[in-house]
Amino acid sequence: MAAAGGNVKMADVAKLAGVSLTTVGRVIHKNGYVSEENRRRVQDAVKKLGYVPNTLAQGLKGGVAMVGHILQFSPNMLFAQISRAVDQACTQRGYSVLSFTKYGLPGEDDRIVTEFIGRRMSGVLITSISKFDPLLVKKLERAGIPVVWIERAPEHADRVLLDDHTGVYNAINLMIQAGHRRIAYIGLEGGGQVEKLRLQGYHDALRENGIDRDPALEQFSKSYQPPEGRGAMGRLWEKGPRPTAVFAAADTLLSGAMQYLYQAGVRLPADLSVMGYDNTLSAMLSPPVNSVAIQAEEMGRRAVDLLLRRREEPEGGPATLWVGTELVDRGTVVPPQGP
Amino acid sequence: MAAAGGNVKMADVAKLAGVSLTTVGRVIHKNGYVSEENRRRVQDAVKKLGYVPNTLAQGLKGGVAMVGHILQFSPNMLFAQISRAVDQACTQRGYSVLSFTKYGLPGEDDRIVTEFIGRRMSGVLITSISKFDPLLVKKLERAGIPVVWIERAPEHADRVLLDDHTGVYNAINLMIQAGHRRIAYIGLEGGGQVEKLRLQGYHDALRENGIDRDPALEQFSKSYQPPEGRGAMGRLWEKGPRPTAVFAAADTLLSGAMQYLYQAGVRLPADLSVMGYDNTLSAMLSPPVNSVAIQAEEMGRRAVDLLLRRREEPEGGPATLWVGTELVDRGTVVPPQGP
DNA sequence: TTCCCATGTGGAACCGTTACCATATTACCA
DNA sequence: TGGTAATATGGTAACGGTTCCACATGGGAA
Repeated sequence: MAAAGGNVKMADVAKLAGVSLTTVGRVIHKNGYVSEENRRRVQDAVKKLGYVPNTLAQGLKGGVAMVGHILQFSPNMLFAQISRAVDQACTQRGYSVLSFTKYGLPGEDDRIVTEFIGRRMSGVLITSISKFDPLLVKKLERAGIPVVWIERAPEHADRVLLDDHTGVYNAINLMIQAGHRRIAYIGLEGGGQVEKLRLQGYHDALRENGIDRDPALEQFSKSYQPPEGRGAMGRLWEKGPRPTAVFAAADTLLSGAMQYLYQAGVRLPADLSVMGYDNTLSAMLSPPVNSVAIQAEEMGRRAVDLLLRRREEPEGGPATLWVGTELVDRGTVVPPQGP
Repeated sequence: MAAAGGNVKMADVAKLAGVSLTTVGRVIHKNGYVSEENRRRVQDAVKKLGYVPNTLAQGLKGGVAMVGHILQFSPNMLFAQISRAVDQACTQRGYSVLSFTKYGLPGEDDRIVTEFIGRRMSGVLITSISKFDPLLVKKLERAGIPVVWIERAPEHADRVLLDDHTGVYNAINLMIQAGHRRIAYIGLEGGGQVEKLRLQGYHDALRENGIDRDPALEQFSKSYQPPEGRGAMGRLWEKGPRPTAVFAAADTLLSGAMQYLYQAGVRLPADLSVMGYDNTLSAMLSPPVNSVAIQAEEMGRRAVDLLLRRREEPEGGPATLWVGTELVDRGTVVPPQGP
């Protein structure tokens, strides 16, 4: 019937309705004066032709409501969660999201930034990446595009971070309150601010409860992958005095640790209390284990809000917002066995 | 120094370099004749001003290389994998990806389609959704935007599906070859084509090996969530002659099943052979279990290629491409114990 | 009656880039 | 010496919308 396959434009609507472009614009944007008669004619024409305004043309004047999102490549579900949260927050505020995943290929960062500037994005979020070519970030900001970092970030930047210190602190405290004194920690070797915060939470919880640190109980892995957790657990279990509780700074590490324990015939939580972090896998392990959940939705919401706020008032020192965590108890922290 | 915060445009470059817009365009696109002298001046001006062409303005003529991606909301990592694969495939071909996740909110589909038409997208991919308002799909196609479905799809549409039948068939065969005859199947109740294919693979493998089906060994769940798998495993284990091997049509279901088995003290694989499907969790469970991996990269690649091909030649009947699977053996299928 | 304002409509410039056409200048060959 | 091609450059319509300005009406207040 009507409307060939091609692209319907405003002029087509105007012609069919027998009015000017201006009138069509007024009907679509519901502003200005339009007679009831013409309004109807235009609406009919729009429907009949399946007209949808060309966003590109609209954006030529004043730009388009679109937020860029740079993500670290990672198989971890945590990033998928944050990504989704950002997505929802943007959508709710009427912004679309253009995502780019960083795989670590050469020239990648440059390509992403060029793409964002070229599209005159409203703002850019950077998730779980603490190092992104500072020159390129400068380039974004010079082009008037605000940047907000999520979960990991350099100093002196607008950022939304996770209160990992308190998260781990509370987890360890739960174990201490259950009566544990020999609590092992499995975490990432070296690592950045995030890893330091988590370890610090462990140390502070011990110290405040008058428990001496035992270096033998701190095992560090090369990555967050399960086999690394398995190895770390092996080292903990094979030599001398064994812990009565194990905390892993990521669920993936704990999953590996539990593979070792399964093979060793250690029953959970009867023989050993365990707890993970980030709550991405914990509900799927055998048994389901305690963990600390990230408030991803809140991170997303606050990051987007900060970004949009910066658009309006670019001044003021960089803001750091801290988002809390939530302890999820699945009963894998119980009082220790007798000695 | 130079370049105020605002938006630098071609005219600014032209003015600084002392040439016309046309010459700037020629330098940027490396076509036409430009003197060495002018080329240098323009390149210097571009660099000094940090000029990046406005994609919106470019797109006004001829459209922008951008692919839309509609995803089903799901915590399952499988979709994250496919999403990433699509992402990579598009990027490699010079297309950006604009993703929208379907959460099931009212008016959502309409919003997404309008957004895509408004942006004059090059094409749209729909992943893991078998039902999307057909009127809206029509609307996309009427606007000249090709659509390709991934993983799930209606009949008579361009689509890239997973050969679930062979995937499950091979998995069950592995169990049979190990000597199992009482093989249980845990799958989704009802379900769509995908679920039917998987169950069919199970049935066909049994039949071709002369093993009678036993309805008591087929347990169906309301969803793919772990608790459902746990319940299904409970029903299998508590009554009637127990299976010697269990296949779950999704890793999440198997993870739940394994929680039951853990609690029941059943050792794997000594007491029971197990195998999952989709390979999203299997490497993280205790013990790591056999599963069937999805070739996500290939799905993404072929879907994007099909989409771009359709852009050039819209004619021809709808194509259905099947992507294979890969059996991942982690040693959890072993010969059954004596009776 | 005159003036003003609410109502209703259309024309045209502009957003930033590209594509096409027009115009020089120089060089080479017949 | 004129003709043609290669080299080099600029002007100017599109592209599809938005926005502002101009121009009609008609009714009510001064």
